[in-house]
Amino acid sequence: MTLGFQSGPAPTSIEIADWIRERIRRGQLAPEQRLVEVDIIRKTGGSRLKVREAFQRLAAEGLLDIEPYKGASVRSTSLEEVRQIYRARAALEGVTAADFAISATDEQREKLQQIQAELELCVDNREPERFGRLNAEWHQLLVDGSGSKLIGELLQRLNVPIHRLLFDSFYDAERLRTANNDHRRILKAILHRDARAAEEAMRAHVQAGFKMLSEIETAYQI
Amino acid sequence: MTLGFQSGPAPTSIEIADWIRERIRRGQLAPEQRLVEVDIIRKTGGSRLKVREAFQRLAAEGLLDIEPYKGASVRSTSLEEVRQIYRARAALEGVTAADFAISATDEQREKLQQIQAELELCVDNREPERFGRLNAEWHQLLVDGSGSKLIGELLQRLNVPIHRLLFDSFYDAERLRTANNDHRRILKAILHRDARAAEEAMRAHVQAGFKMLSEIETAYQI
DNA sequence: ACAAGCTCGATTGTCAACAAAATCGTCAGT
DNA sequence: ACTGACGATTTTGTTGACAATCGAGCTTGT
Repeated sequence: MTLGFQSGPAPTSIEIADWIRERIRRGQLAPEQRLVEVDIIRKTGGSRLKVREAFQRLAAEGLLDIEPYKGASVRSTSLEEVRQIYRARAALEGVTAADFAISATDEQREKLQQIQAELELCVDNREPERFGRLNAEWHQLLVDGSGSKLIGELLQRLNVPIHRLLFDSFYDAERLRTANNDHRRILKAILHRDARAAEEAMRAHVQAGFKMLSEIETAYQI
Repeated sequence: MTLGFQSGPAPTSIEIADWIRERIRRGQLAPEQRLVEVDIIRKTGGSRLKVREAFQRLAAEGLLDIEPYKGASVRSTSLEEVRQIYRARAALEGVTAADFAISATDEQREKLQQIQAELELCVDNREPERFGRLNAEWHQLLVDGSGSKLIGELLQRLNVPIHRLLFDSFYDAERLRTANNDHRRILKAILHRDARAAEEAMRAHVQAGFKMLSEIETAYQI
């Protein structure tokens, strides 16, 4: 229970940072929650120095706040910030879709169709968790086929604070259906190698995602 | 000479990171160059711990490489990476221009015209340094008026590795003229509140910047 | 009951000494 | 000369102890 690692080699600051980031992504570390050094040390097996280095890295990523003599705490994201994240995502995922349409390999196109088919099943069978996983795979595949590792990393960063919200939204059946319609439209444009249409469709998809999210969020007062 | 700070309060890790980042931006710290802890300590007045924290932050930003028992060194950016930076910039600056066209205040529009006028003078009078500064101001103003602090920060990060290259390119008179033509076209779209046209023009502008850059770069074998 | 002040444990910040590794120069041996 | 091993120096990594600060709970006086 005490360790997320296999009690073997002492974890590096990067591994510790990954461990914390994953917890934040999953919502196991709530916004405003303080991260006590000793706790992290106990749970990861890292030294104090490494934990502090991990805090620095995560603070640089904008995931943590560090206050003098108060330590690190999970930074909360306002609705306005979520909006800005979605604006950036729309731009970056847009060009990703466009680039994929042009430069993806045939295998990647086929794989995309395959995932799409599985997504359809999830919608019919009401499997939100599976849909969430496949959806992440779908977006990741686009990044891989687009040929920009940098944009992939940027998107991954942008996704951390909204991952949980996104996942929750998949429990709404209507949302799943509209998301899937978007996917179909994007896929179609990609298969036609129509970069412009793919980009436009992807942007609309992301924007729609934010609209849906902001409605949920205001309902839940978060 | 020994300190970049006013010998008063001991600098924080963030201040030290800013100091190093600025040096990298200016090219005073070359790619692959090693950063020796003691040097930074001497030059900034920070403690060893703070310097190491600064290294962690910059490594998280992708600006430094840290190798065990070798310390930190400036990460070099390949031409392919520069391409990806420009692709991301095109996407983000594109939406920035579009958002500015819609939501900027009248003062901001006016200020943009003013800077534009000064830029024109620089082109005529062959003042590359001044052009560079004004150009940065111009882009910053767009970010401010677009209402996305997040995208502004992303762009700032993306700009660090290419800042020097960009600056160099302004010593080419022809480049200045074409860049200025782009600016005029973007400005015109913005004043017409035509977000779509502004975005398209901005994208073309950024892409053109990369094309120019890659020509120079291959010429100089960097 | 309540508020101000205080004390003490918990937590973070800092420093200096020490350990580990890499780097550089030196010096034989060919 | 060149090569390779050796050793001294430099540089980085790690640890532990100590200082500074915060915050919760207690005390005390009204």
